[in-house]
Amino acid sequence: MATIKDVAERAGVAPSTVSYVLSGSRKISEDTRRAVQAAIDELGYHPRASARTLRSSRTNVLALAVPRVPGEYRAIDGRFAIDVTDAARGHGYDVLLITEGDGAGALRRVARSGLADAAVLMAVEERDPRIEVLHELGFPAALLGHDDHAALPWTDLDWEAAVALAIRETAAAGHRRIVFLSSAEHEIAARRGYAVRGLDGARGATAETEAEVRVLSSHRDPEKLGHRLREALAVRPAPTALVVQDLILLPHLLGAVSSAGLRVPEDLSVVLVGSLPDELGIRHLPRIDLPVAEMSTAVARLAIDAISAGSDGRPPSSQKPTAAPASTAPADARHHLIEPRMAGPAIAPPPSG
Amino acid sequence: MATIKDVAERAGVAPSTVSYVLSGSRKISEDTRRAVQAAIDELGYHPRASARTLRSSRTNVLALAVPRVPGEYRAIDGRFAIDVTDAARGHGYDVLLITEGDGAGALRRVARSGLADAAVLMAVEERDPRIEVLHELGFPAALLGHDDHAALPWTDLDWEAAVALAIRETAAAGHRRIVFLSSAEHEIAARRGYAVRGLDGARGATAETEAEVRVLSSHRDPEKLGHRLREALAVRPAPTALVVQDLILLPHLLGAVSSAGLRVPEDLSVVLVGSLPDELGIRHLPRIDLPVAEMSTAVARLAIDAISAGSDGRPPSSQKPTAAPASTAPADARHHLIEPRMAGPAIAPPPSG
DNA sequence: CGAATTCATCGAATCGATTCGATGAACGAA
DNA sequence: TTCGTTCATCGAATCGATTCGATGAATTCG
Repeated sequence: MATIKDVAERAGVAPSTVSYVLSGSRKISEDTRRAVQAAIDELGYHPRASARTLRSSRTNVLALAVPRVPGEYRAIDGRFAIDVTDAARGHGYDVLLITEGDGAGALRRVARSGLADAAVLMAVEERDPRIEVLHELGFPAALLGHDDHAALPWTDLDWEAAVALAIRETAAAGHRRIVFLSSAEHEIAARRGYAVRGLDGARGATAETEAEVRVLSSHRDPEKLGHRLREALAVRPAPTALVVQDLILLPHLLGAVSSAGLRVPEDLSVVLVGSLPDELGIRHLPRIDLPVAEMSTAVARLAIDAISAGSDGRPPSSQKPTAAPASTAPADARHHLIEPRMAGPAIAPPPSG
Repeated sequence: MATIKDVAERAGVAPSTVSYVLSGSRKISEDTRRAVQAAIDELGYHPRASARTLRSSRTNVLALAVPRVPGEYRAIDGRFAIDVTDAARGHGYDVLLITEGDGAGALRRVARSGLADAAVLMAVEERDPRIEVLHELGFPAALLGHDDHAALPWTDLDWEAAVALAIRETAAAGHRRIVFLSSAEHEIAARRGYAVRGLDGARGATAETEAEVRVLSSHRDPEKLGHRLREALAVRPAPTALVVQDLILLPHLLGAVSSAGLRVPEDLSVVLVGSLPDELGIRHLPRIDLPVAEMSTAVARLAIDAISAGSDGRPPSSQKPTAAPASTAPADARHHLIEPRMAGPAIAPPPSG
């Protein structure tokens, strides 16, 4: 492999000159620049990342901490991983994957060995031990999802607004008896952010609409879920719409609906909140997708901003040059609550029976 | 951050001594070792990866090239990414994610900047431009999936055996009229390995069983697929089993079956070949899963072996100490064709009608 | 024409860990 | 006592790129 010295020799200049040509940080005569460029092309030279890093203590790498619930794998996490990587590349960063069960230990290892400049944490939970490590090491990071305590930049879908929007739109389509299938019981018990906020959204929307909204909590056991659902659909007068936040068992759920003799959307409108693997091929239902690309872009940006923010703890003054100086405190640029949007076909009206 | 020099000072020794304590490559007195270890603990010292890499030109990082079909994301790829990363960690390697559309360019960049020691390529296709780059740079690599031309180590499920096994087992369960839904037309036209080999397997199994096997090619368009399927199920006497290799549209497929008035498995046994996201919750069908963990372990191992193999192009003499010397040539240890296995419930017998 | 500037480029130090030969102390043998 | 080993540790060179003065040539100005 060619080094900067080889290039310098071939071009008949000093290594430092080659470096200046590459970085543009000093003026170089056109002749020299051409000679150096030619030598670079002929030798196929590319600077060694390790040497750069050693000198600058910048790796241009982000560590991406993937959540690991043993024996479980959520397809959406893979999507986030890929989208975050794409976004990071857009800023000149590569991504190192952290999948160890002991995420805290792995983060410590990566941070202390200087393998990355910052971390992106996926699916953060309350009292997440990884956050502790980040603080202890003063390692820059950003979170996908949030809990209100973490003093770190984060981005998240506004689940409260998302569920509220789904219910409002369903009511606006004419439905008067709506069932909201929330997150699973164990998620609510664990007070997961999306679960709690989803319920809040349902409550809020219920208060401001004329429709009657029945809240039903989901269950990880397909049998239990099916049972609850059939029961909820059997009440009379029958509900005409089902807003679903727990999508994991959607195929089972649709199966249960269909075996109850109900056609979608003729007899029952089904509206989804959240995301599923494309493979499910469920593109025919009205829904609020999890804006994976948008969130990934935001979190990559936040993590990278956190690097230059460094010890002063605030993001670098990016675009906005002059905000109103003495006005109210500006929204914290480190928190990106993403606004939900409807996707897919329009919500069908209720059966005119 | 503490450096080896800080540790040395605190312990009252030379930096080289600290290094020897860490590596164990020279004998160190017990007293010195303890003093050094104490200094390391107190300072929370961890060697800088970049300095190590610069000296040794070893990164202990694998580059994982994820396939990118624009606008498409297959959940199974994320699983592979995670499992490969786990396997690599087991050997002391981290994983750098490569997701760029221009996979060849990205690999070139990563290889030439010395960010990784080897690459793992997922979902390799014929005449894959990435392979060209690897050869050009002499960069060690291993492949997930294969095409017969690539002169690189690879691992893959034996799709031919997998489909053959599925059909044989279905026949063994008593079915006499079986429909095999192969890969989608466009995949067969592109001569994708799994598609072609699946068909071969179906042909082979057909020849050696008494059952009548009708081969039906799938289609990426759900409508077309549904049409074909209904047609195939409408022939009389009716087929009693459906072996499916194209799982992408499985929910649609099951929908079509159910809307044809057929219950699974009472009226029609459905047997799957390949893998789906867990979210589908389709654990109730007999199937041959893609052995993701096994393949990931194998490919990580192959890639790492390829590093030490280096320029001589052969894997290091790993476990096997003495093979029969003058016997027939041993199976190429660089190719791991993985044997299929049935999973899930037993295949139901055909309806006794 | 000589002094003052500007300009392009060079040389050397630096980042942090590893590794080889050198060094000196301790010990055994003659 | 003296020479030859052995043993533990030290010092210096090295990996490759960056960056800050230093240097000398070219240019400008009085």
